[in-house]
Amino acid sequence: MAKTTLKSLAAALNMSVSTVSKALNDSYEISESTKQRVKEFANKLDYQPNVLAQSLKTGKTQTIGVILPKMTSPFESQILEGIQLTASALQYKVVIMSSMENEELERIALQSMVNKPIDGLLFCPIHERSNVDLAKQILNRTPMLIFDRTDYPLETHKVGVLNAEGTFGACKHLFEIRRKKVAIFCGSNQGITAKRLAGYRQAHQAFHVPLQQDYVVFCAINSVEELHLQMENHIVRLLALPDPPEAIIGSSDTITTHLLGVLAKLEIKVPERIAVVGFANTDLALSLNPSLTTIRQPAKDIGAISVRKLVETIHKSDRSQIEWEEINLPTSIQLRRSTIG
Amino acid sequence: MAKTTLKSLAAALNMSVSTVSKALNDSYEISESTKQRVKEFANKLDYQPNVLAQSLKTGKTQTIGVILPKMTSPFESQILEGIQLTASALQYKVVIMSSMENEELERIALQSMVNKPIDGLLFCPIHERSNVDLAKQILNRTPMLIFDRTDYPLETHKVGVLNAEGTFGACKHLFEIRRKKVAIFCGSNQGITAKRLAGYRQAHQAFHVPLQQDYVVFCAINSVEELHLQMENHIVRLLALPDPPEAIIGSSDTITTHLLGVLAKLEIKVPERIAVVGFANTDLALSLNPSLTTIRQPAKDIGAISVRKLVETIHKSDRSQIEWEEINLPTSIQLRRSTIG
DNA sequence: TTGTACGCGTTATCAA
DNA sequence: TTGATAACGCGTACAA
Repeated sequence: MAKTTLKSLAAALNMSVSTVSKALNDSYEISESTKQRVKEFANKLDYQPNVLAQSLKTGKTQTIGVILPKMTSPFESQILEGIQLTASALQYKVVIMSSMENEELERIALQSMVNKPIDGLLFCPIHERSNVDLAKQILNRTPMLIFDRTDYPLETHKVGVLNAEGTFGACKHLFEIRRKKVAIFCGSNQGITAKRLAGYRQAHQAFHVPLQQDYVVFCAINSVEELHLQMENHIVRLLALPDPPEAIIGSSDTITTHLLGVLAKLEIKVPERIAVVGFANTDLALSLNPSLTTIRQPAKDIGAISVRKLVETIHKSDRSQIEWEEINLPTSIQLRRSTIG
Repeated sequence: MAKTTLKSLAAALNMSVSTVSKALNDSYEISESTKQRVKEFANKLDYQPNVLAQSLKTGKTQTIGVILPKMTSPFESQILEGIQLTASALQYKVVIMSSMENEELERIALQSMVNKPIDGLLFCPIHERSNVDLAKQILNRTPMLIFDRTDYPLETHKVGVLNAEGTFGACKHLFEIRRKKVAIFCGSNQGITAKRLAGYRQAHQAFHVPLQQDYVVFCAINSVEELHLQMENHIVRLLALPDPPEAIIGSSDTITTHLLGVLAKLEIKVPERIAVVGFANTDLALSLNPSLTTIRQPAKDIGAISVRKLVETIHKSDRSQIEWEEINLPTSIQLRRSTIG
């Protein structure tokens, strides 16, 4: 059977195409009676408008693109879910692309989004200098919003979290339970890490706790094995210090969870010898042994708000007049046994 | 500035639209010299064909839809990543919708996919009877493939895992390390659970280990709190049996991880008192304390193969002649300290 | 080798 | 209140 189109409907109803179109779109120019007749008939034939043709005509696709570094970590996938649910609610489809933390793949993803039928783009860059020129070009053609890694030189809306505040809170908590010697394990050297580190420093200043440079540790996350090895070396080194730390903050999901694994392997008692608190967005934190004190990021909200802001921008006719906002959401801290025994 | 289109190019080059179109598409009818000229000019003006118009014309959108129950679990998000990467490699875009394990949302997602510009659909139903009629309708219009939850009455390609084999292997391992009394904790009562349970039974038969009905436990996963409570009760009950189990198999990601949490809370030594092995697709298994013996599903492969099979189907002109395959991938088992100390 | 003309399925303008 | 017609941007059979 041939597909029912406006044309076939019109033919069958002995009306013109435009009449049918208007009737289905509830135009004020059409009489109630014909509207009724057309709609019923269309329904019976299960008429589905061709979205492609509609978009071609109207210039709107009701689709937003999403580019993010990966989607297998809890944090990222929660963001994605937030994006998806909110977009659905607003009648938008979501096209995703993953850059896999790879600059070249990110370039391809961006390129492929340019000439794709999307009304707007949500972009989480892999770092603050990756593909900036290309992104700027795209911004000229399409509304765009930066999320999570907001340290990106693009004049547009941005949605992320209060990173410094997160580590500040973690330090505060540790200081309060009398753990003044706090190390911090950082991952790849991004803007986010810098901010979390800043929070760590601010807390030390605010609570008059001396800062020890030795306690700030960077690990490269190339492979799980290498990460474990690096961490192991660092921990051994730290514990051999004359003044070993009594607590460690993990500055990212990945760092934190692997940190616990390494500590377990070295049979270092948590929290007796070392308390641990870290950024982590997984329910699994509760099931860890010991259960993990976490700094949780409002991932779903990041996704939801990003979509809303983007759609808002899409609907604004005159984009040159928009005042770009940077929205930073608060983190929250869950106290569990890895710090409070 | 106006967008460059075929028309604007043609005007600027003093050629007809069709010539330009053919030149850009490397038609044999066009001379090398003009091709060159056109392409260079198009490049200079950064011409991007309007995908919408192309699709409208050709009937192909280079887009596949994906509907899955949720995307925040490691297993699902790994599948999604596999889908996305393979689709990208094959020049397909990916539109996602999440049904959130909710039949009504699934219906909406399916509905919205019908009249959307997609060339094919990857579908993971929430259970074996949800929205079957609607799915059948869609299958009539669009190539479709069922993944993961393949127990779904639709005649089409299906891609999943050898579920029975997974639990069979787990039992075998436990039996080999002399743990003959093995309980199994199951989640919601789906086809997959049934198969995993079947593998459990088969293993008992194959290795002549008597089956104890008491050892088969079902938990409802409504909320984390409730799940924990249920599990706690079951574990207490099991340990009070005259013949308490020496090992527990977790039949899903969620079940397994929470199981460990509850055991930790009850201060039951793993693996000394109870060995634990479970389905789990997270690297975190390594960081758990004790590190967790897991049955791992090839999530990325499921995604990749699903896409390939679907695209294959899309390219076949005569879909009535296709022999539908059910592809079931093997699981693998990672031995760690939760069983082997 | 190039150009003309039409159609894909809509919406929108304007005339009837 | 309805209908003819043009356009959106592209591909393609056919004519030149």
